[in-house]
Amino acid sequence: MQNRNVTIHHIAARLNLSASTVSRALNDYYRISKATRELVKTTAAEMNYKPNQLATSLRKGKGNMIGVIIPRLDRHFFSHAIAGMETITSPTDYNILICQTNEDYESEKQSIIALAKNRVDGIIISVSTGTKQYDHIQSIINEGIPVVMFDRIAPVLNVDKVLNDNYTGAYEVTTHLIDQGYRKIVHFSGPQHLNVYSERLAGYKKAMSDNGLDVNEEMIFNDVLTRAKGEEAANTMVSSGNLPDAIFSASDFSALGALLAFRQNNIAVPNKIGVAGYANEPFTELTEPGITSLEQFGGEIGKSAARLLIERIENGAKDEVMQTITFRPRLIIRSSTSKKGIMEK
Amino acid sequence: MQNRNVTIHHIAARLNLSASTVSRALNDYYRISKATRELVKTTAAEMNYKPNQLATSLRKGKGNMIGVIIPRLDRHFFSHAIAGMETITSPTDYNILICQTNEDYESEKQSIIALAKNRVDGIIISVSTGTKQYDHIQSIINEGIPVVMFDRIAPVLNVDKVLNDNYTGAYEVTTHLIDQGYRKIVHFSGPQHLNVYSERLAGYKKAMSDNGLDVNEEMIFNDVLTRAKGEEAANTMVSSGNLPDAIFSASDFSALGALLAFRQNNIAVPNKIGVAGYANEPFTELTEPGITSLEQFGGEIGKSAARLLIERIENGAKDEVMQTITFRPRLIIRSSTSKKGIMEK
DNA sequence: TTGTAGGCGTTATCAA
DNA sequence: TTGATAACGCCTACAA
Repeated sequence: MQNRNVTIHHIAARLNLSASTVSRALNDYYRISKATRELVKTTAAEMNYKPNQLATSLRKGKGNMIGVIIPRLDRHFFSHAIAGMETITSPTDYNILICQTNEDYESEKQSIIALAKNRVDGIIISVSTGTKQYDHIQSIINEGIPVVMFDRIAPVLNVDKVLNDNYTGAYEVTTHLIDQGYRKIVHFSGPQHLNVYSERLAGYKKAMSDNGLDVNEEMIFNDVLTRAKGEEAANTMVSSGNLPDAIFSASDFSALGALLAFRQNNIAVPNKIGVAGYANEPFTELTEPGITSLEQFGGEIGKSAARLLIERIENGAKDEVMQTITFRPRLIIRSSTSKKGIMEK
Repeated sequence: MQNRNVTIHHIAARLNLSASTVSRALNDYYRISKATRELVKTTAAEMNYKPNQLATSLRKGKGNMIGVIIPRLDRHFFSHAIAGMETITSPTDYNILICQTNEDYESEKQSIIALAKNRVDGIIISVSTGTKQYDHIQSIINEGIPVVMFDRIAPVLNVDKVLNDNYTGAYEVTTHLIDQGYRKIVHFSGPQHLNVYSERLAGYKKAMSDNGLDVNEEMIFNDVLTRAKGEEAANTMVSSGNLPDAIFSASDFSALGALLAFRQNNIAVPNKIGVAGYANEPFTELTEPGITSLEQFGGEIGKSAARLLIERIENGAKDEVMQTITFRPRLIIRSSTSKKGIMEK
């Protein structure tokens, strides 16, 4: 254990220079003799000097830190979004501070406070299921901290946004189901205060009505997003003897649950019933049959969010006009809906 | 946009107090009048004061920040490890700064430097595949920053460690394969400089020799960890006509690749050939047949790592004796190895 | 080209 | 119980 704290003063003392000269040399300040600069730099390296980012940030009023708040790390979409953000930030001086809320509002609120205390330069957020009000987010916006929302957003907030086109995705998959000959198609949905679920529901309804198919309330299952809930819902259908032609689930997990339940009850997918999910979780490709789903390009969305935020941080809110970037998901057709025998290759 | 920067001085001015009194009131310093304390606190809340963590950290020489460096976020084991760490830190004042290396040594080095600059109080790390030397880690240890390694560790470093018992896990699954009647069992392995792969290889070899079975070099496949590599290896076996009885892969992904390749070639798993993986990725349960694997309890390992680190941060390195905590993985037997018909329930 | 001085927001020490 | 002062490490006018 040698030197937890080498400062510019130590370097200055060693070289009989002032701390400011050292600082300038290290930061390639424009008027400094080449000799001094090199001397300082090699000495700093020798002494294993590491600038104290805390002090720099305090002094500059800017920490080169971006806070990211997401519901869960272990989701295909979110983990790829983070990877995307990192590809943007890693060539820069920005670091990313990740907070996971586990879908809990209180945790989300605490994360925001923690990020604010740490004086992050900006925040990228996708809200949790438990979040039904946005005061905590509005509050940091009011403090002048740039915010970019992605995927699960709050329409009322005036911030930059990066979205998935859930409406179109849902419309496409529903249309696909209809094309395959399914008529009575039910929908597994989630909390309607989250845009992603209300938009998917709307896209589903529109596709149905555009094709002259009725949708009644009994065809819409709320809060069926997990594997367990999907299984439960499917089992209920089976035991009631009232099977629909197909299920379009807003979640791959509940689609999986339903698929497994049908398999256990010897109900053939896709021939007897079709099953489609959303988000293209890795497992959708591996089940038997594979589950039709929508790929959301998390990586691209993460990149866009990071770019927007950095732009906003560096150019200030000069430009009060906020942007919304929307990505169109891609329908991935697999066997679980291929009644006509159009199989995935 | 109101007040990006309310400081204790603003509060002090408003109340005709000194900044130190405000500071003491906010921090529940023991000798302060109840009246002032309450007054200060309500005023601070009114003014939407948020302590500047940067300043506090600089002053205290401690940032309440823990750095976590992992190869990838999108792995079952690592995402659960992080969730485990968060359950430990979230009731405390510690925040977690996550860095993903994407298995790249340079990125790992940069992450460590960034964390050091940000004066994290300690670092939890699992090294990347690309890491073959540990100077960068030794260097921060030398600076007195507590380090805890987990899963993929460097045996030479004198730090606290939290491990998976890869040797026993590999021994158990190999023994299981032998019990099922498989004799010629090959092994898909990874870079031997990573403890996890060399230990799994060792456990495999020991189980084989304990059962009087030979292992020659041709039975050990190096660098077969991805789905693509697994498929490739399996296809080579098929086309050469030289099939083993079973494959024990150190990675679920290459096990998956092999499984799919066999399926495509109409080679029956588990009857013609058995397949087992490692890490119990979610998909192992969902393939047809399900893939036998080893669950590693990432959550518990993350918790232990976080506990050890916080302990070390707060009690200093007073106690120079380092701990190693080892978790025994659990063998999850699924259909891909159940030749005898002992199916998963 | 380099040095001096002051301050970023906080807390700890000393004095009142 | 409270206030004045200095310092954490760095950067940046201003001065030399």
